[in-house]
Amino acid sequence: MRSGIMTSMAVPNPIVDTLERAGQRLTGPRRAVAELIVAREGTFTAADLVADARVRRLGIGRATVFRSIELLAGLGAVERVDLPSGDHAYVTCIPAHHHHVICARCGRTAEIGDIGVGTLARSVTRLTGFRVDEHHLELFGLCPECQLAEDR
Amino acid sequence: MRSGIMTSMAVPNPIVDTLERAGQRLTGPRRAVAELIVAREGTFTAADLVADARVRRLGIGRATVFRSIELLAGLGAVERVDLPSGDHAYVTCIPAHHHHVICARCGRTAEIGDIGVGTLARSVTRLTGFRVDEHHLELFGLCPECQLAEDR
DNA sequence: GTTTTTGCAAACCATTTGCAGGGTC
DNA sequence: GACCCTGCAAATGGTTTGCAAAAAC
Repeated sequence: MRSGIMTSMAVPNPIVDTLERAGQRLTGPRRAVAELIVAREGTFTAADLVADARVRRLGIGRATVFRSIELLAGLGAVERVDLPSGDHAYVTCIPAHHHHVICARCGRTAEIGDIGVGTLARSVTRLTGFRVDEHHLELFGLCPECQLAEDR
Repeated sequence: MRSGIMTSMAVPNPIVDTLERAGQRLTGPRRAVAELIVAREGTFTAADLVADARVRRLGIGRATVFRSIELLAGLGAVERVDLPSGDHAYVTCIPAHHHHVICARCGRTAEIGDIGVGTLARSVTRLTGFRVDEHHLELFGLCPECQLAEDR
């Protein structure tokens, strides 16, 4: 795959779009990080991106990768998830209320809309008296492909 | 060695029970950590316990605190939760399938049984084809007390 | 008595920060 | 041209590890 670093106007990059829409500066390094993220399917860690950048010899420093991820997380373009392993990873996502299912084998993810967690939160309030303001739901399992692979 | 300090055989400690049941060695430091955990209401971090131990002048090292927490997490006596702040904290819990609501203000928690996340997982499978094996649900909000405090 | 656990300190590793130079708007 | 962003390297802070002494079974 080519990435030509950042000349591909042809390939639409939703993350770059998010940056533009938010009025953030579209710098070379940010575009590059955006490309790296889009090039990855599934979850990725900061270290993954640093490694990717290194392999492709983009001269991007660790700090910039971390700062870009932070920026994107703030904009809701990526979301931090805590893997069962304890690692911090990120997933790209459309900025809307939703959740992810994460494949424990390949890291691929699927987005799912608000599947009734709100209702669930309401019943928690009824049961405990706690007011629920926020929630994190992460589902882990196997994607269809990896289920097949497992059966072999 | 036995930590003096908290010799209360009278106070039943569910965490100590868990250790015994699991056939783990009941060492002084482990008991002490168990006591510290029980003494805390709500979430706590490894650093909290280290500080507590220090204040009470139990001669317990950082490493031991981390190792004990790890052990207890493996046994399901405590569970790791990732706070919205990004910190890693732990909550004590009864080893059964359940979730927690965490007060964002005081850290107090309430346990809740399986409130239909299973059903929810099933519908995710239907929608995405992912097999769901595991899930993390954390709810954050305000406990009854802190709601009152806020209104003031 | 054998095996496991502990405390200490050093090692690690991921993430953050200070700062001078360079890029973006 | 002003201000923001970047890279580098050093600092940070949480967590882990190696090892000899001590405790548990």
